[in-house]
Amino acid sequence: MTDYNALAELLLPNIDKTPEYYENLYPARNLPEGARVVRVAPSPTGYLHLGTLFAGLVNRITATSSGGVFFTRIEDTDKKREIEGGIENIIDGFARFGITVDEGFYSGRQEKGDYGPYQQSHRAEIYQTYVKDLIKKGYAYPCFCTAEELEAVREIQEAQKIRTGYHGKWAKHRNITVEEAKALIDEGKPFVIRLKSPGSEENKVVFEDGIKGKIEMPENDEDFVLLKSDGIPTYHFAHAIDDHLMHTTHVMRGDEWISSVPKHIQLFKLLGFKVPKFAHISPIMKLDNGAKRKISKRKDPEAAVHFFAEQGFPSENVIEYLMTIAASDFEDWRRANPTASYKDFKFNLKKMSVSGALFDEVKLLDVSKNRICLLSSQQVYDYVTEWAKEFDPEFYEILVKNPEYTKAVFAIDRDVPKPRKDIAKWNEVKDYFSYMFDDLYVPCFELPENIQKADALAFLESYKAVYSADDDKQEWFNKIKAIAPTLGFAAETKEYKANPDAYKGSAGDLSTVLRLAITGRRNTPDLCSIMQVLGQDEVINRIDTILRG
RNA sequence: GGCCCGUUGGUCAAGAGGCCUAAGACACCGCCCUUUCACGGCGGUAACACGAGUUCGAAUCUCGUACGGGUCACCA
Repeated sequence: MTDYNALAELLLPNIDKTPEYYENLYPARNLPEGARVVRVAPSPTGYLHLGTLFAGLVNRITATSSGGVFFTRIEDTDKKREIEGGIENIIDGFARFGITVDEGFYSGRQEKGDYGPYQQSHRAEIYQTYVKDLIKKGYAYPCFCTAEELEAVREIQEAQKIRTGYHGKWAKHRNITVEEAKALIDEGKPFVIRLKSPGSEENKVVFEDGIKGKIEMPENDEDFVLLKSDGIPTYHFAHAIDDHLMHTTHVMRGDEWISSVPKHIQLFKLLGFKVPKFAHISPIMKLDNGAKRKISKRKDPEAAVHFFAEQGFPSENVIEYLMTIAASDFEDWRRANPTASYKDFKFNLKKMSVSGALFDEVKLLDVSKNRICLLSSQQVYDYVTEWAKEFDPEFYEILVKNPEYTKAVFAIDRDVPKPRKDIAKWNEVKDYFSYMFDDLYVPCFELPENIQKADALAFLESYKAVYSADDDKQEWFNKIKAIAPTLGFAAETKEYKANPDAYKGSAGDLSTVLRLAITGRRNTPDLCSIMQVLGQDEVINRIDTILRG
């Protein structure tokens, strides 16, 4: 009969606290009925990933909707994969997207809250305390197998076509004695601590997933690793301890975790913890050569959230798009509440898609357009200059040269009851308004086929003589209409349509000529406004340039 | 391969046995409005993966097949 207490002392001699100590240190939260305590637990292995942002958003909105708590926890138990600045990348990324944090890391490396530390590498002693307790109870034991030994076992299992893994009779050190363990330790052999799983493949474990519904799986019988040889826990163990001590009520994470739920449930029960509710979020997918696959950090630029910043998507518009994926009833709500903050939306997990949604940039563009058209010219000015300062310094200089002028440009078709929906992201602005800035304007006078160059030039000549920058819209167009008949064009579109053979075209065609002369484009916002902003001199100047050929 | 999960138009999706002759949004096309460019309005193309079963009745329940996804580490 193994002396488990002796084994525990042998393995973790420096641990003198007990689970009770921590239970008392982190008492239950005082929250109203129905409040959900949720978290996002990223590992600092790279930049902020779209999937992580998505998970963060879903958790944040769940906490907000229920009057609960949202916290961040850094899962840095794998030192090999950790990168410099990894924590800041993710935490500051959340902040940039307006995902506020109630507890845990909230900016750079700053953390707050009563249930910390919120970084797993700083919680080693806590995990070890619980592991020691498990060993004493005979639920955990040391394993001295090397990677090579484990690999050899796996090969045998594969050759025999049986389930691979460290379980049942394959669990070599399951019944190791204190003496055997001591001898191996004295030899300097490294070891891990494994769970002595009481489970059986024959039994079923059933749980209700908040998103996917009822799921039934075989019980875990794998003696998986709790503590790695460096004394740091694996994800599974840290998850159980932390979410218990931090009193998480709902574990909402990527659905790649579904298959390990039996392990987690087993751990919670063995440790005497209340099992939290689980909700597994489907990944955002991407179409690759006709095949759907999870969006990948390595292959897809849009997987890195930085991609959106570079393109000039306002971060809240990316969130807006993510909300449409997260909740199937969000768009309806948005139509009814066009100016409300998405945070006021009542989020319901049941409305989340069970299968993974394809990332749709075209839809993102549309969502973003619909939000940007609601902004004032001042807001657009602030956004665009902020973006350009970082990503297009040359354009930035042009924009700030004369702020009032630039704002007047953005006000065209914007500060009106029915604003134009044209800009979806800030990197489109430069090209879209290039003709409004001397430094960017390139004259171009390619007429449509139905207009003769001689007529166009004759029109410009006449128009130049009567044009005034003070004209209001009606006056402005009346002048075009007045010239039309003198050149054989119809003043009214209807007249032309009724009798197309009698005219060369309509006043509308002449507007196109003018637009071309002034902007070099066939498509622009309201021409009259453009000419007013440009000013009399510049307009005459541009017409002259065309007339001179 | 084992174990899970999924499959409604090109995309996101509504849908919980009769209300489905299957909603809405994006994209696309057409028409209307219009001084241009847009906005907007109206309309259109387009889907229940397949096969059995249960039922008076199935997109909805069951089983099977196919396809897609996830997972099987001292990574999270």
